[in-house]
Amino acid sequence: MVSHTNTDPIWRQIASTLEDEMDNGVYRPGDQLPTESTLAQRFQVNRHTVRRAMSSLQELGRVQIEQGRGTFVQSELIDYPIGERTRFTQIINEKKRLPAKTLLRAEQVRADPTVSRNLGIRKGAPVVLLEAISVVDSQPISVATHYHPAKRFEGMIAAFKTSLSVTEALKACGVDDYKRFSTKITATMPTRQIATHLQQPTTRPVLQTESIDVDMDGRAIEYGVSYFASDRTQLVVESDPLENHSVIKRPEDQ
Amino acid sequence: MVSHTNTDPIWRQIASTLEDEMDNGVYRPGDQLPTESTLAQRFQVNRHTVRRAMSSLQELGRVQIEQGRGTFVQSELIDYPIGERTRFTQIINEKKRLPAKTLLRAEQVRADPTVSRNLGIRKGAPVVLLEAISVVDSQPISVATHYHPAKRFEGMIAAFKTSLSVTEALKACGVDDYKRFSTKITATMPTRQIATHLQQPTTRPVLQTESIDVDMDGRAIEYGVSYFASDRTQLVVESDPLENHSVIKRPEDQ
DNA sequence: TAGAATTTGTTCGTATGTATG
DNA sequence: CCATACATACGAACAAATTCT
Repeated sequence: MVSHTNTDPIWRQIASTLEDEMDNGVYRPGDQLPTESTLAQRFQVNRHTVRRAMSSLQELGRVQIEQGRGTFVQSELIDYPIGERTRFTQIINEKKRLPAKTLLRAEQVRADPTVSRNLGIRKGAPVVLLEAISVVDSQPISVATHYHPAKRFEGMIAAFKTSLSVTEALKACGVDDYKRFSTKITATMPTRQIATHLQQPTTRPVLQTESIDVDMDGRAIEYGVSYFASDRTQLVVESDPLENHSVIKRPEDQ
Repeated sequence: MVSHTNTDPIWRQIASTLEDEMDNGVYRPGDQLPTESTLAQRFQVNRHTVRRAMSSLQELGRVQIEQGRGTFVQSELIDYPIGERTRFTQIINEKKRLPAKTLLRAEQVRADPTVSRNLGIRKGAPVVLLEAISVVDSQPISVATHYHPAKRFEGMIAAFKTSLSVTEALKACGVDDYKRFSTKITATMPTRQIATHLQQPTTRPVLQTESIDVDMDGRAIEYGVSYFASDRTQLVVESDPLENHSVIKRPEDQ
């Protein structure tokens, strides 16, 4: 129960109480919380006080408030590992969840300065552009644009359309294996279009990653820009001692 | 001035002109550009035409457009590498920039469930809490809270107060070397307090990282939660730290 | 705290030039 | 030469977000 003698404001006490209950499984991810009026009755406070608490929980990303529908406990974060072997379908399968992709665009375009720099090809050179939404358990988690040098990956469009997998499409073009060279991560607010694709409000931030994949000879085969729904995704960087020592030279480890 | 006889469309000429001016210091990183109306007057075109140019500059990552506020030159992003050896002072020094820290809190507290789980100690066990702002060239980059098991790191508070460096303070406690075990990355909106510390508006997202550091025997020695100003910082995960790759989408860094 | 002023965002409509078939 | 499609450019009005008084 809330206390008026406590130094904490009442709305904060309510927020903490609800947070505890979410932590302890009273309310589970995806559940609808009781209505504001119900909670107001329970805590013996005005509905405005409950609203203040809810608002703070939303800021913390713990709940999602939807006008006319209700308030819902934020669904659990999906860990998305970033490392040398970053492959969507495989990652999600290993978590025993259901991966899927929705193709948005697949066409050949000319490399703008950014793409040309990251793929190490000349400006205006033809590149294959693939844009797709990554879905886990029917929830969109990211929307990504991939660029591949068209000279080497002319068949990508057809291959991706049939397999809906970058890894498979690359294999069809003769790339048996590849690895992530670098990943740059920033946080931005989504455009309306991206928010729509991710089925999230424009008021929640997204994680933007820019990545470069290379083949085993070190040649760039893909440059990609992805936007992750940060409410549902968490990027994870883990060090793997085995891989580091056997594959990568790290002077500081010697 | 723009030319109607030029083969390039007017909006592209305007974008190029503004890009040149940003490159030449007419507008510096963080500056507010003239309003769309002002630029429309200057170039003697309709506001739509200026907007088309602005939109292209935003796609290139050169400006940030904020409804109701204005358009601002993108400040230079500091690459912050995430890897086995993630050490603030060293990282910034290597970039020939000036690192600094501001201590906010240094005290001994009891481990809450999250801290105890991540440090692998029992709930309520004493831990050393350090909260500090990381500053580069007098601009705040991140605000971080570090937790260390008090049993082993009693001297951390005093050591950190004198050195203002986690690495140095750990060394004073007998840890000669350590490495990053894992880093989890999400994007959130900052609380007012964090926004104040980072000197940024509450409307711009922050990158939140949760990290665990271990000593060379694999025992957890630190659990940390950091908030990075995403407008000034870009987290970078590279598979080969030797190879220095050009920054993506930030032409000014070439 | 309420409202005015400022600035970007959106949606109409209109007109013109260019490439294609 | 014509029809169509598309990109470019201008004008006006209003919506939405922010800042300032």
